[in-house]
Amino acid sequence: MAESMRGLHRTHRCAELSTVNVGETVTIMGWVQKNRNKGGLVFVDVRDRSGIIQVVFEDGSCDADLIARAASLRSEYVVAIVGKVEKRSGAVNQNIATGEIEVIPEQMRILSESETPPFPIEENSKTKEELRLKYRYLDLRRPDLQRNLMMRSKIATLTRQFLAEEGFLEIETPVLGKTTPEGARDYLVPSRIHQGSFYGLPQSPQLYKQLLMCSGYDRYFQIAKCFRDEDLRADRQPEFTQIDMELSFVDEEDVMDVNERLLARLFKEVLDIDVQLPIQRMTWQEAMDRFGSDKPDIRFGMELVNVTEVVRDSEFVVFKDAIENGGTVRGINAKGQGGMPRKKIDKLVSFAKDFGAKGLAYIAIHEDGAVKSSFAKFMTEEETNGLVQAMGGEVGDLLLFAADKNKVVWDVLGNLRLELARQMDLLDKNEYKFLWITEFPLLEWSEEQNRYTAMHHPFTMPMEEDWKYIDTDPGRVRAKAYDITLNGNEIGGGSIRIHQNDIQEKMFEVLGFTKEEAYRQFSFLLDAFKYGVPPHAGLAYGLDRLVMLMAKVDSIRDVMAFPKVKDASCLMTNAPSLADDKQLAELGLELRKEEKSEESPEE
RNA sequence: GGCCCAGUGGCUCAGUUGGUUAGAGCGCCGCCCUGUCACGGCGGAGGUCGAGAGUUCGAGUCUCUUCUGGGUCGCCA
Repeated sequence: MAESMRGLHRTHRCAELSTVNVGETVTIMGWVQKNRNKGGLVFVDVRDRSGIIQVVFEDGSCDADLIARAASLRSEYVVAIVGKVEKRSGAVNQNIATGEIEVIPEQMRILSESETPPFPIEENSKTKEELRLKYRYLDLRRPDLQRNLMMRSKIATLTRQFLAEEGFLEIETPVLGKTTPEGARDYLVPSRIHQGSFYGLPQSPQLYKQLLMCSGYDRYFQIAKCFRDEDLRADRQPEFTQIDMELSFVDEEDVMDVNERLLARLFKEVLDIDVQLPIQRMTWQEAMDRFGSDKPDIRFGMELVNVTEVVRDSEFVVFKDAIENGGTVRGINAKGQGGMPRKKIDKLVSFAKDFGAKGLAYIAIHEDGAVKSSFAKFMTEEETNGLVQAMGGEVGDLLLFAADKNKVVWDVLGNLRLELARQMDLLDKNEYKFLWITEFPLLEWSEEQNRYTAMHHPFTMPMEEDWKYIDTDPGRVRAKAYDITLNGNEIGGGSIRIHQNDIQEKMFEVLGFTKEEAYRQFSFLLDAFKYGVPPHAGLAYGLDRLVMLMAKVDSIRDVMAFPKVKDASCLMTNAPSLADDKQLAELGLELRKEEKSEESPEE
């Protein structure tokens, strides 16, 4: 039977107690982690978000009834204990923070009983995620998740403090907004009052924050919920959180500077890691050429080498075709992997094919000096030797080559490089390598839409020196955009924004918008630009990804309280759910017949 | 939408070439135990092997379909 906590006040969290408190009478409240009954001598571990403390029920210090009630405690009962902190008379437990002390109880109340939980509440759970997410409220009791969410809270608090010190204002922007056609699919919310019309949930507060700059707030930030109706991944959820900021009267240097200092503060305060400033910078072109990625992991080398010139005269048809079609041949050197068994190499080949490669050529240099190549018979010995030399190939190395259009070659080798690093165990989660990527292309050709699309977004400022190519060679125009990457993850991105109406209108034109369409979608922004708009720029972090990396976990689900599963549903609440007919009627909505629930009788 | 992986007591897993009554550890229940902390000892309960169909004398095991979850490609300005 649950008892009242009336008259009791918690004085400490369990693991806040230490030898300093010895002799004090304290009141703790928490969950029963473990009950060890030695037969009259009962040890109870009590847990709260701070950790664990041992409570000892012993004949002599406790009456028989109290000991009997302690013996009846089961896992996850919620108890309140008033007792005296003492140094342990028995052995010290080195494994827990409170291992030198224990609480000798004077009274205990059972505040809530518990059924046996469906899985153990313990660190490093091996329980399937499916079950953990169904009982997320129990999963969240586990110490590792509690640590992650506490770290997340600390990061948010430090961010607010830092940005406030830097003169930023925290301003909220609407969640019910206008749906926008560019970019990710929007979540739509039907309007009851305007039947047939829909709000769009924001993919980011982009336009609002630019308008705040127009309004003179000069430095804005927000820890903002964002929504994208796209498929999920380990690092992608349909709703996620950005640390979003925008600044007026600044250039790239100003934005990068304040953000470098923010990151340095976070890593120092949270992980006690000193981030060396300034953070290294690399242009997009260099990143692609050296790493085949616009978010290179620079914790290890294995850089791409362009060997197009070395093999230009080769008769190997794969290389020849690629070069004739305007592509390149590039390779990576997997040091010490020359002895890789054929089966494993075949797996790498099929891995490469997943990223669009038609194949993967390789040269393995065995320990005895023998060179085994998948394409040696199409090459002269000099050509093969030249290739090995160009790659810095030594005994024991495995050289892998891709030949295709640049985009494919980069994608294949960039991903292969990461896969090999995983296999070779080169990725240390305790090492943090930041890198700015700059000078992104402004536009990207979309085969699907048969037009250019904005690589970043349509409000990104082009680089002045490239603007002259906007009509003749739009793909050549670079943008004043920058991403901040960490260990091969994009953790944030931003740009200088267009603040001139003529450039903005030209951008829409290049993107295939008519002036009318542009005004229909973005009239508020284009109109605002008529009334005096400051030069401005900004940046937004994916908070979930940042916390994921700082917490050294592999999924953003482990740093979010209530994440959704792969099909964007919630296993705990069963959202999304069907709307009833009354709700639909109020919204003026009707489902297509074939999509109605299966209970409806067939005609 | 494509590809790959997984699903066996509450949890994590094993289960050989298709062959008797499907096992283990942890947890749970009962009894015992005064310094445990991965407590210990003895005993016990608990399974339509995700679901459906098929092949077979016989299916946890083979085939097909399907459901659930994970990873990934497409997608994600």
